[in-house]
Amino acid sequence: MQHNRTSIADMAKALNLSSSTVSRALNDHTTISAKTRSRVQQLARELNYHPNHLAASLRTGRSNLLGVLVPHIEGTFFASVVHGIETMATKAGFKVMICQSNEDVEHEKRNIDTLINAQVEGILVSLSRTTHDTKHFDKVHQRGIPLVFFDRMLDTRDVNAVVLDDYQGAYQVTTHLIEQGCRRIAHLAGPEHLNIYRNRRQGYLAALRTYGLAEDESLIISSDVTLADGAAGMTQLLALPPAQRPDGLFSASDFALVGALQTLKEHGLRVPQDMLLAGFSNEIFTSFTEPRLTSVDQRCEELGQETVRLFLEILAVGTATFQSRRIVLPPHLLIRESSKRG
Amino acid sequence: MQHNRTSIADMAKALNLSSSTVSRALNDHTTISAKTRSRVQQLARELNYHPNHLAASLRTGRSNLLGVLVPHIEGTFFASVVHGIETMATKAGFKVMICQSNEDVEHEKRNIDTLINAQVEGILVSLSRTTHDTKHFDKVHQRGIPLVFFDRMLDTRDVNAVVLDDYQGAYQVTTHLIEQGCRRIAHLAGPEHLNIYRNRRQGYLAALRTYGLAEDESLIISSDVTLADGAAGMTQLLALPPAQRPDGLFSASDFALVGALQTLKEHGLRVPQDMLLAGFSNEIFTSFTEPRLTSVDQRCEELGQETVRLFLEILAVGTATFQSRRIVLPPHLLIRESSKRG
DNA sequence: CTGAAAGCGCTAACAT
DNA sequence: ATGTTAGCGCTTTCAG
Repeated sequence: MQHNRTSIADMAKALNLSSSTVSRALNDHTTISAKTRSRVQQLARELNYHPNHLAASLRTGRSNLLGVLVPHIEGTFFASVVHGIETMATKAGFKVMICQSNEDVEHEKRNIDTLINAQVEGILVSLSRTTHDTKHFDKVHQRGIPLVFFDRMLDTRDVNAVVLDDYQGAYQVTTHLIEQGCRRIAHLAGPEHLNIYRNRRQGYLAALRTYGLAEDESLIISSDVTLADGAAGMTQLLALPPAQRPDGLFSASDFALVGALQTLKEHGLRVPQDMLLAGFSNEIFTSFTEPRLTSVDQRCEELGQETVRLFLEILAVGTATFQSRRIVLPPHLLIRESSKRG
Repeated sequence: MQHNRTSIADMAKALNLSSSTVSRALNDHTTISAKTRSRVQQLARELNYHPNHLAASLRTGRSNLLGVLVPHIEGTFFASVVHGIETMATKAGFKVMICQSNEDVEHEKRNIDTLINAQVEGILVSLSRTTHDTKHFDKVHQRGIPLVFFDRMLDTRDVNAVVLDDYQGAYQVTTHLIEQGCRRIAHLAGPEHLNIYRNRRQGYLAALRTYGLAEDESLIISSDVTLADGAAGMTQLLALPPAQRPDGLFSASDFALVGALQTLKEHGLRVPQDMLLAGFSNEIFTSFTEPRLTSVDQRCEELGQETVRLFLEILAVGTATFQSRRIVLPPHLLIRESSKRG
């Protein structure tokens, strides 16, 4: 079978016109007569013409490509953010190239190169868990490519970012537990070097201070906050002398919280009667467990949309003159049975 | 700031070489002296040179781009499949462009155009729920672009596809319920026009026949198998006269199954004592509910990897001569508490 | 081993 | 309103 890949030149020849005229007709230029335009567009349809964006991009210097770099797209959070990004980007005429770092800095570095080589007009990134510095993003700056971080970032000056107010979220949820009567609230904390986990921990500590509750190191357990980590954390907490046991738990991740819940049940303890629980992220399954789990919603779609919006602003202004900006979205506390006393 | 975007021509000038030599040196051609090669690569590093893939693609006719079109990437299934695709594609030197149809044919059509225009070298598709015919894929064929369907497809002749053996999965799970003592097994079925749901239904019916159980239309409820649909379906089942009520339920979706479970509990019924439950997809939350839910694992990652592998085969052979193939992966039944009698 | 020259498909000055 | 020409950055004959 002869593969039918019509070019502008082909159509120009067929219609006895010049390439420029055909190009203009296809792009609805005003300076083209209605008759020529319709003739061209008619033929394009007949021949099933598809423009070669590669060629157009090379010529115009505009690829209409937007690079997105996430740790992974499994799980609710990033999948939803990416969905928000995709929606907004498409609306603005951009195609999205998605790369996953698999939580590995080396992967992340390679992905950055891939995106640069693909001539993306902007890069939206959420850092991998193993990223401790961001030197590999310098070349993005050097090339004048708009760079926007979302959710996971390092606290460098002068970066564009869209983040959830993790501090506020943690503060609210901890306050809620205190108001429900908890006096010894444990915390399953995530890796310190990531802003989101550090902020959640700070918010938790701040709420304790506000209510005059003592901070207790034995109640703060750091891990990668997976389901297994949550289970292990709870085991550790239950091993404390009875007087030191927590009466409430705030987990920096819903996954870890489920692990903790399962361990509690295995020990014959009940929620919320024996311990109040609250998590973070509002994963879909927080409504599927028993009891349903209180959590903090991260407004994933909005986060994605705001990230694209910020990118578009930078693109319009130009990286050289754009004043770096950080957008902080307020979180939504969702109270469910796991944290309601009585 | 002057943006530093070095080209091959720039480097050629700097080193007093021709563009061709520089190009060859960068691509490790054998016909280049070791000295020149290292000089070039050295300079490239210093100047932070990044090749323009758009230009290379235009010249070579090879974009190294692979298009992926899924209904959405939220939820475990597609996110995992895409992850599998990404891993395998990257290994083969392809970048992945992901588009979401949002379960809308019109969107799907537009996405196909976008991918063709982007000059992708292949398209991997899982159909939207609202796709009833595949005429819009004809142009993909016409242009000789390898096309592979995965999971959701229509039963047309002569298509390349990688699917899970939904029939077998449904047959196994239904058989399991029967062996656990169920005699009246209900089925929450999905939209008939999609192969996966039709096959699950057929597998269910086949198992009933094998064991001489009568098919009962009142026990088969069709819907879009969302959580809400599952709840509604269970409400409908519980409204049946006691003698006609099911003692087991096989849902074509885990989400619908959770809806059904919640409704059962609201009615004061227990699982597995009052009804056995089993679902499909092995969503992460099937291990988080109480009881944990029996489900059929779809081997998402493998599915993604196989899809890419098939694409690579077609690419190697050429679409013109490639004999269409369908790859069917056997499913894994995961038995959990929700379907264990006693 | 290296260079000269052409061209992938498109668009945008600059003509007319 | 249309045509002419040049060139985006790269690769690849073909010729030395």
